[in-house]
Amino acid sequence: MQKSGQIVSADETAAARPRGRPRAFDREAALAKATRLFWLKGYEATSIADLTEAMGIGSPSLYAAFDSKEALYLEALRYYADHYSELVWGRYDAAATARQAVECLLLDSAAALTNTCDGNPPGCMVTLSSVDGEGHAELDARMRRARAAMLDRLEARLDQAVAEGELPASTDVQALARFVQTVQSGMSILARDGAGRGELEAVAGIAMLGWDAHTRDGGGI
Amino acid sequence: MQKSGQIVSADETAAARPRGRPRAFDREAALAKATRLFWLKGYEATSIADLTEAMGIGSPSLYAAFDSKEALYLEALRYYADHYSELVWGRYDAAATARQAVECLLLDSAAALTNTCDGNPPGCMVTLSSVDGEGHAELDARMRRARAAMLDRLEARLDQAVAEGELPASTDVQALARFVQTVQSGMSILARDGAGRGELEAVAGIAMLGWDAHTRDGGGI
DNA sequence: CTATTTATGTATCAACCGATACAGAAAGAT
DNA sequence: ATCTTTCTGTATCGGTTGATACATAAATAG
Repeated sequence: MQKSGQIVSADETAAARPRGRPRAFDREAALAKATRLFWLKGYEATSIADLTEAMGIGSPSLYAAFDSKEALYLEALRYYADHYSELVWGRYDAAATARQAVECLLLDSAAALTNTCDGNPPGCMVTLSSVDGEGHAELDARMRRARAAMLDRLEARLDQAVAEGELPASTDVQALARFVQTVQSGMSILARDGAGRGELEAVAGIAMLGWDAHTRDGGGI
Repeated sequence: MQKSGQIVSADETAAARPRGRPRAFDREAALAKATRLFWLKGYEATSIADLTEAMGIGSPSLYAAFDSKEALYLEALRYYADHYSELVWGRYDAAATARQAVECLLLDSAAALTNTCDGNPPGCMVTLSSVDGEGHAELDARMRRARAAMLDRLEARLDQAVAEGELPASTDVQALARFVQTVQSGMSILARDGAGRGELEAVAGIAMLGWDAHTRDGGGI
């Protein structure tokens, strides 16, 4: 890990170094704390006082480093995607077949959504985000787009599987993708209510039985 | 022992009528408005000003009719359960088999969660309630208990099906019940994101394929 | 009628919200 | 060392939150 965001290359540091007093706190570490707080309590319920206390800084420092509460939340979302989406989507991207990809997605979700040992809140920050529409329409639209992106990702992989012949042409790609998204979203709610990894893995197993039955022949409908 | 004659119990109406000025607004109608507002925006994001405006009353009247914002929310929860749970659980209770019960639950959920034509917000009020833990621990515990009650209801029906021989003794009742709860919970999130009834019904169909595969023989695991 | 009891509207409470003004402190540039 | 630039801590801004005090209006009981 790097210290306080200082860059390694020497020439760039000398050129880009600002003239005045450097920041006294680790911006990345503070962002990590803010991310966990937003992740745990949501946008509205997390106050500036909560954030400054968890980050160990005063409010002017917060507004100097990040522009506003909303901008900080957007950065927290990026931090979350950069640090945690790999746990869920890593094996999905590397899988050889769509079935393996989805199975990895659900199993890895079961593990990641319940991984509270290192201080992470249970459930997915994006799925559980309940930013109310009124007054924060921009954030709400951003969250909806993030959730829609997951559905697009699933549909793209399923379309590829149909094109490659892994899945029959009669597969209802949209319905199957939405089914996977439904299970993954529901797992976040169960995780927040205290369900453990093994319990969610069992849910994933039954979901994969639905996948198999649906993709076996004409969709089963 | 009462004298024969007046069965209507006119004494109760006369005796129970309060002496002073009667309430000028319909308490039940105001509770319905408050319920929809809480359902749409959640507990924290709904302010007293929002409530009084929607109900068409002033804040003193609100605090006279209901004790506090928290008490009003609890009454809204009861109103929600009394008026909307029948749409989802009605055919579940009347179904002859556990499979029919679960299928009815998921299909009726697909219809109810997307029924926004008469002003109802999409999704389930209980599932989507994201009352933050800190500061409102009592409400949070209540919501968790409500969600746990759904799981108990599913497990009880599955246990009965195993006892009656509908399902094989090797059925993993807890996992199957959690699977159904996961799908139903996930459907609320998709409904809030704009998914329609047909799309959720297709999800329910694939989920029932998972049910069939799991209950066919030894659980399939 | 008068007396009593309750609800309503206005106006406001203390506490907290997100966001800043200000002055002093700290560190590189020269 | 001095200057310049930036950050930090205190203290506070206007606005909103949930919740009330108060006086008034309204409706029943007698």
